Amino acid sequence: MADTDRLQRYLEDELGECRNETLQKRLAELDELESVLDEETVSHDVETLSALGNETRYRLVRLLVEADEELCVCEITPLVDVSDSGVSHALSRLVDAGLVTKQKDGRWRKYTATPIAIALITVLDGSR
Amino acid sequence: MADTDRLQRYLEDELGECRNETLQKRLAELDELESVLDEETVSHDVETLSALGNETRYRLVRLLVEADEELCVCEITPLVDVSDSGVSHALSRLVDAGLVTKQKDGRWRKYTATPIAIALITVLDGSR
DNA sequence: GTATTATTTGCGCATTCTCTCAAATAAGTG
DNA sequence: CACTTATTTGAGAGAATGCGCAAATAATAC
Repeated sequence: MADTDRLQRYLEDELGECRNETLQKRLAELDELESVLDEETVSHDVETLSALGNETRYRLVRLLVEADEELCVCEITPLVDVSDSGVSHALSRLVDAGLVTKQKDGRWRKYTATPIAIALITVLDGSR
Repeated sequence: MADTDRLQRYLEDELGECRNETLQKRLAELDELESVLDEETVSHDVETLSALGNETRYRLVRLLVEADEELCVCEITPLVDVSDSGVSHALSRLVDAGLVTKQKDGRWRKYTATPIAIALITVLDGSR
């Protein structure tokens, strides 16, 4: 209820009057905002964003987006400053997040950026 | 050079032949990919993405995007499951990342989602 | 079969992150 | 002025993350 008290004071301040009706209405509006967010969506999006929100993984995705074609692990590794193992860990996480896909070709493994990855990078580029 | 060896073997495998010219050309192409990425861009984007890539901060941004108007801290706090202090830390990080802006209004503080935040959330929504 | 090579996996450690508490700041009220 | 309230800040505990090493797996070659 402490939160409600503060909110009520805020509404009194903002709206100039203090009717309980107003408070209830605003509380309902705010609850409505909250209810749109289901747990599934949140965890999926956070997974996607946090996967991209790391320098190594971001660089890998950018390389794949710019390449505009699949790249072999052996082509990617020389371009970033982490070990083979580090690159593998990173790519694996990106696959889980749906930001890249993996193809097998004999003993080689190739990775490609997904549409979501492309869209996110595009938005970021567009905001500059 | 070990990386180059592996890459050379890959190109031999893929292209069926092993001319040094091909290797040099591919190395140049890959370097070109890498060179597009300047340090400034990388750190800026990673900052943005990692700020959003946390459940608390993601929820705050989503609330502001959905609200489609500024919200007072006192309206936001009841909607997420962290302390006032936690919300403040989170909002502050989001401001630094350029995902929300802050306005003062007497003793109240109000936050608004920025166009970048809206664009990123929109892309994520669109990918479902 | 063994040997070599490409990539992945498990583990551990060092670093970074997130959140809470308590104190500080800032604004408004009396 | 002191007092209350809204929000922020700093510090620290605990959790989560990133990455390298070494071993494992998988594919090819001999």
